Amino acid sequence: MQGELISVAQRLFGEHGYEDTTVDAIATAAGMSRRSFFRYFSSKEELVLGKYELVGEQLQDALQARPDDEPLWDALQAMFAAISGKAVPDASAQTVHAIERVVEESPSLRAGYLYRLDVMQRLLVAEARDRAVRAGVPYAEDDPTPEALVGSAFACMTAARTVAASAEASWEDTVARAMGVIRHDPYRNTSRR
Amino acid sequence: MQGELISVAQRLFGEHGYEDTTVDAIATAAGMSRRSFFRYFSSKEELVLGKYELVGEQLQDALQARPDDEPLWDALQAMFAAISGKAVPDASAQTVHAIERVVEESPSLRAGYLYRLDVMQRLLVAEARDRAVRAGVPYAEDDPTPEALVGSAFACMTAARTVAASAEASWEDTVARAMGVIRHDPYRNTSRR
DNA sequence: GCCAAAGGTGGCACTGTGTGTCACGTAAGA
DNA sequence: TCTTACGTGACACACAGTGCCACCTTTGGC
Repeated sequence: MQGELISVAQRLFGEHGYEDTTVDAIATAAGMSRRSFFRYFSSKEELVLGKYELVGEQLQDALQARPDDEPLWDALQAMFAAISGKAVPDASAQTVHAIERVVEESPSLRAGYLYRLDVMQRLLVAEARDRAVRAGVPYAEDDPTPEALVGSAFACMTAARTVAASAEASWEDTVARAMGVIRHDPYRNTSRR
Repeated sequence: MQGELISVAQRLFGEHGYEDTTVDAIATAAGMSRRSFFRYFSSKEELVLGKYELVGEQLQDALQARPDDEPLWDALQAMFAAISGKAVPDASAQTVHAIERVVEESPSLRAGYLYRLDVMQRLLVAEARDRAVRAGVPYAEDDPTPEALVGSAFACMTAARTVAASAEASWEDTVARAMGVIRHDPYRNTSRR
């Protein structure tokens, strides 16, 4: 039923855009009442972005799977590589692309997407701190390192996703390239090394 | 009048929280109608986050003020250092702190804040690309470098702001420390170098 | 001093999202 | 067969945001 609603909604979003498609229109098109729609999704945004909720846990699992003594940056790169094209767990590449187009189109959806990324990052920062402790580093509350590295890794991943759209390289290579920018040459001016 | 509304609103937000404070309550407390409120602010969110709009332009100016041949990472660090505690242009440190607490409390505000940060970053990515061109680098659309570096710089700045709350060090030093994590040791596991 | 144009304001009606509540029907289980 | 539980539709409601109009005050020309 949820999948039915999603596919109906995606079609309507494609025709009229996200903002101009009312919940009423989606529910009616799917043959149910507005009230029932909200029993399947807590909000219109949730219908589009709900699948991203799972990604956070997957990333956390992927990071936990890396050895504690592996450098954090390497572990984060492996983590991103592990969930192929990242986005949504099941969903086809086409579906993912459709979702991305809708998100790109609407500021409020974009905001919700960024919020979910932010939640993931907080999860992973906590995990990164735990790793450090397990590796024997004394806990320092005012150390910006975990947050800086996790946040930077996400920034590189996002940059990788931007260029991955029109790239023929594999996701692993694309991520490695983006994260390599930081890895090899943080000083770099795009002109000279 | 806008300032009046903001201070009234901040008081109410402190008492009942952002979500549970209706526009009606703010307007009434400020002695005007709901309709008039929306003539001063296009939305309730805008009342809280509106001041951030200016920051993007300030950052762009600050980056443009740096020489084209300066390494991008250095230029970004100088840019962040230039706008002291970052946040809002005028506003006192107390006001900024009050705003941050409210934003932290509400997911929808947090989402709006992240969206505004994202818009700033896009502005700066474009500026970084221009710098590169001015410095004589051939334009490569699929180069993730500008987005990766700008995004990482923002991640470090955010990490700096997190620890800056309880730090006695200057903002410049705190930013330098957070950005130095990337600068010196992207490989770093928080345990060993 | 008088009148007209302009701008700020309140009131009202309306759309759309999201929630609480209740009543109905149907299917599963005793 | 009775009943319990669940999915559903149908309200009513709160709140954000918009469009429209009528009013009033201020400003400026005559």
